[in-house]
Amino acid sequence: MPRAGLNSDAVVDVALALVDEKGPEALSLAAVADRAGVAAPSLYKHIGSLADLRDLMAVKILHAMARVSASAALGRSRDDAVAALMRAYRDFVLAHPGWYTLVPLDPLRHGPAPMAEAARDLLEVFFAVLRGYGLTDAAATHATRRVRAAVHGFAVLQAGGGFGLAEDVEETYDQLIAMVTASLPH
Amino acid sequence: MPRAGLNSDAVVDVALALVDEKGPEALSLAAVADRAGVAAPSLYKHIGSLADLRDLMAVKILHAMARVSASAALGRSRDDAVAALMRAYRDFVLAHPGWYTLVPLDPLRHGPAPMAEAARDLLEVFFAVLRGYGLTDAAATHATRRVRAAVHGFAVLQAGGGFGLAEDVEETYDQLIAMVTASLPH
DNA sequence: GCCCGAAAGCTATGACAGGTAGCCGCATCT
DNA sequence: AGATGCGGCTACCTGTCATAGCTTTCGGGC
Repeated sequence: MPRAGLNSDAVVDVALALVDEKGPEALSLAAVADRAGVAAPSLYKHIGSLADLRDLMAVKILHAMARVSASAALGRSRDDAVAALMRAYRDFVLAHPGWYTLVPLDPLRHGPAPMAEAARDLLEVFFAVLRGYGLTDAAATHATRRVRAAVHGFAVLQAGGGFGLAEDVEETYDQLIAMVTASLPH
Repeated sequence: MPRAGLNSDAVVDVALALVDEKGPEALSLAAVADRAGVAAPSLYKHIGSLADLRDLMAVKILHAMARVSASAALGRSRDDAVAALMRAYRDFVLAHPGWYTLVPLDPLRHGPAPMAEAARDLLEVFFAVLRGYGLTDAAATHATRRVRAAVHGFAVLQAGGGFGLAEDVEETYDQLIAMVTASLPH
């Protein structure tokens, strides 16, 4: 039995690929082990539990989202930046719908320190964009929540097939972005 | 062994109460059977499977949401009606966060006929409220999606503890409602 | 008032999940 | 070359959904 040469990070990557392909329901230690070419109990040499694995996956996903969002907003400001951020965020969810469901809704208070850190990175992108409007403190928090609620709601619904009617979904998203930017100072 | 006098509806009610109390993770046939005072396999005399039970629960939940939403909008129009609808919807989610997670995001195409019917009832409330703005056809669909995305996103995030910062969440929701109504014709 | 069938309960069993215990062998470092 | 520890394994536990097949209760027709 040659060694598989696994480590914690590799296990997380295998699990992420699995969820990307077969959806979050298919995430089981047995499936991850199988895909990694290893017996299920062997995974416990690298992760603490299935819940732990989920947390590690969420951290990686949050980092990816922060990276994508930040690079989308980079070099833009105000309405342009908000639109780019909202599109990048939504597109990420659509590209990896399974991943997104693994991210807890309350990553700031939810998990271990790395989770909170990754979530703060993403949150910081939202705050940075809103600073372009002169928003700080409470106003920035309220505005961030508005943006997040809109983009999260839309992305989840679209990814879940929730927009069943025939009208163009992209047109709706353009309108949603306009709705959000109109609520920001001008 | 005296009979428990169960039927499909009673099983669904037991399951709903269970989820309301212990959360959606606690929903298992064993737990439902226990709470109903019956052995687990006996449930199969009333429901087809756990997935079936979930569907039946979702239908009941959608009906309750349609009822609550319709009665909130009743006797109001335009911005008043939208605000009332959004508050009623969000309050329902907060009152029964476990229930809401059982409702599929695509109930119209997802399930058996009763599910689609219940979803249509709820959707119709949104459309009816928007008719007060003279919105029909495509414009009404886009507007409904904007409202739904905003309220769904906010409700899910709030119920999930996603608004961790100190600022008043009710204030944010007021702003979200204003953001939505501002996007409707005036 | 009885009987018989349908409905509703049960026990037993199987397949599969996460998780634990404890053994073994590969690989590296001295 | 040998000792050591890490990464893999098999075997087994509990809890889950689900099925098969038996038994008992209930209610309607005679």
